[in-house]
Amino acid sequence: MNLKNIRIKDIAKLAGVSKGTVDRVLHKRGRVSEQAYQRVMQVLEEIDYKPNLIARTLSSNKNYRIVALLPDPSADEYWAQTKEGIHQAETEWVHYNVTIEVSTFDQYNKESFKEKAVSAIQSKPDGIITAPIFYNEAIVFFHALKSETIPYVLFNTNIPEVEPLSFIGQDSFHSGKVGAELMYLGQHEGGRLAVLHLDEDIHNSVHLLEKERGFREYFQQKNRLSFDIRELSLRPNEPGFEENIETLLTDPLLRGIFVSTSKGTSVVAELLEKNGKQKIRLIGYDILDENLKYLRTGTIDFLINQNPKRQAFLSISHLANHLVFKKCAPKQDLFPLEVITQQNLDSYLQSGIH
Amino acid sequence: MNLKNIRIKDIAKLAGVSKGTVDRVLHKRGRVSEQAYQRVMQVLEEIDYKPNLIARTLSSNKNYRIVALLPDPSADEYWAQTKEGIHQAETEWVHYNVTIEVSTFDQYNKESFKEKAVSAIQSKPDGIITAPIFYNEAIVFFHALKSETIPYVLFNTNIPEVEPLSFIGQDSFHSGKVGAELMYLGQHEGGRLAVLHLDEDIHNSVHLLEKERGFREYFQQKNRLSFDIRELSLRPNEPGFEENIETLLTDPLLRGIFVSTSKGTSVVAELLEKNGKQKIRLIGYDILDENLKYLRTGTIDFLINQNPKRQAFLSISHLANHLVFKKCAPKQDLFPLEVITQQNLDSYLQSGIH
DNA sequence: TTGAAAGCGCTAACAT
DNA sequence: ATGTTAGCGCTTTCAA
Repeated sequence: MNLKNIRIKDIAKLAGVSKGTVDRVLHKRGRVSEQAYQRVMQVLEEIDYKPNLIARTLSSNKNYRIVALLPDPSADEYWAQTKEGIHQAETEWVHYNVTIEVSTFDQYNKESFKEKAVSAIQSKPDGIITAPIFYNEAIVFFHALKSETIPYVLFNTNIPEVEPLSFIGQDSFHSGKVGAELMYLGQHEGGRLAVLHLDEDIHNSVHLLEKERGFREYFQQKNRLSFDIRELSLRPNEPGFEENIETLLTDPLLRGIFVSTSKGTSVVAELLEKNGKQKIRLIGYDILDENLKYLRTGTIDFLINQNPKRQAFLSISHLANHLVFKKCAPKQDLFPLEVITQQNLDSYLQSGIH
Repeated sequence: MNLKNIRIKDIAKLAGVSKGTVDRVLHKRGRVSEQAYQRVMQVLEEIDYKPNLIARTLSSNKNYRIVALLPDPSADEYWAQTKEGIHQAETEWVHYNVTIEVSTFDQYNKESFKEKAVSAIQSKPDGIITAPIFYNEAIVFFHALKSETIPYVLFNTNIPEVEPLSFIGQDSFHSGKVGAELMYLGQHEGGRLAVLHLDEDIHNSVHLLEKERGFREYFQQKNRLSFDIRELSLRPNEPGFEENIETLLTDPLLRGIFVSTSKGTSVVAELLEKNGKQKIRLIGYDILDENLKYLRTGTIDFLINQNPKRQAFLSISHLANHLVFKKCAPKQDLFPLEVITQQNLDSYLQSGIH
């Protein structure tokens, strides 16, 4: 109360120059004499100037446009949750003149991604967030963004080498280790375990393989070698898909299944129930309606929550903070690896974005 | 872009009055003729006016003072984390002229609480957040706050009947159920289980008893009656405390211990190690340094994360949003019941407040 | 009861 | 290169 914040006006007075000059120094706009520059800098070093961000945003009256490029959420609950997070972020940032355009592509079609990526760039947004599920195509995209100096934030899938402003999501390797830990819990006699990748395009999805690597690493590290770990990569729409899994289930030594994708988890659960094999431990990903059904019946034992909603929410927040307030975003914002069980599920469902 | 937000100026023009009149109507300040009032209201009903909050805070230039009343954090890691959350919130809200005064009391001394509570009220803050660990004293305090119309937010411990602006924290009953679930995991043969309340003043702490109720409920609901559940309430500073617990440990049927407090968890872990009883399952609360030590050695099997930092952070946020932006806070913000294991621990340590 | 006007702190256009 | 000034949208004071 007694010591009010220092304003540009005050700095100007202290340095014996005008507000305009101080502003030019602060924003490195040039057109300032060496002498004036020094005088202002000296004052700035002595005091701790903190610009009033409220005044700045009101005054500058800039609009920021962010494009969010993600898989079509209309038929996919995981990406629908992502979209929710984006909308929630939008309502918070609308006050700061941040608008968000959601652009969606077909998650099974690389061409569709490329197409939307191109138009995203052409619309010259102030920033982009995206889930780069197609590795090769994404690389090209980010290269273009970099040369246009459009900042981009990645979520869900990390591609460190493209040096995004920020990556938001989980560490897939450790995620796999958590899966393994939950698999081992109270089940120590050994046997066979299966890692299932149920996706269209496994080899383009590094993070699924990372989960598997983490899963295996856990058992190796702990020298729990009485477990034999099999890997199976299947496309859920392929003919013979169900038979393939059912063959796996006939193995009397099979103790557990770790599914690396959220949609795949309930597919396997259904087959377990159909074949009366609920006792085989099943661990998968995410709070999707289908998964919850089987978590509640006990066929799914644990879910690891990737929290797509929060991923999207924070992606927008970090980017908007960067644009509006010039705050530097963290290189990575790695989420906790949340374990969902029958008993704590409801507490997750009722809690908002945190 | 083409359709800019409607300003007070625009409303004034549409209604054929001045900005001042519109403002008086919007804020119900009176001093407006019936005629002018009607004209403004009519315009307001037709359009969707959303005040520019940025302009409002810049203009009104109000200062808000929040008092945070909590147990002394200097010798207690749990409350230290709480304080951290408050500071983090402070840096976010300082832009909106929100200042926070932390007032601490002795968590083992009700008089100390009463004293600090009185001076908090006397300082006439714009709002208060507190962890009401002394039930009876808190009731009196909130009654006084209500009559002074000072809004208050509760965290950590809920007292629904005092009707706070908001409660932030966990549902203790379900928290106990999660504890029970983790206790039962892969340990189905039955035996003896102990619920330990290691606190100074158990009967003033409803939420500890709620945890126990949840814990018991789980086993009853599931008809897992082969478990015999004992309850033990002890003060850690009392003579004979260790002996009491060590007697408990000699029971050959003892399968697990559920500790309802965060500090108590590591105390029990130490005794388990000392007596070579690490195989007894131990479940407790919170990511405190001492607890982590034993989680890493495996003596503590699971921790349930109450997230004191986030509790404090959100308490401030909800209250500040209420004061600054007139946003209505949720009656309750119940946190997810996070399960911490050896493998997901690091992911929790490295992630910030979300 | 009403309107006009100053000002919150900062930005940016405009003279000089 | 520098200082002055007119806003951003809202609040609040003051005169009418």
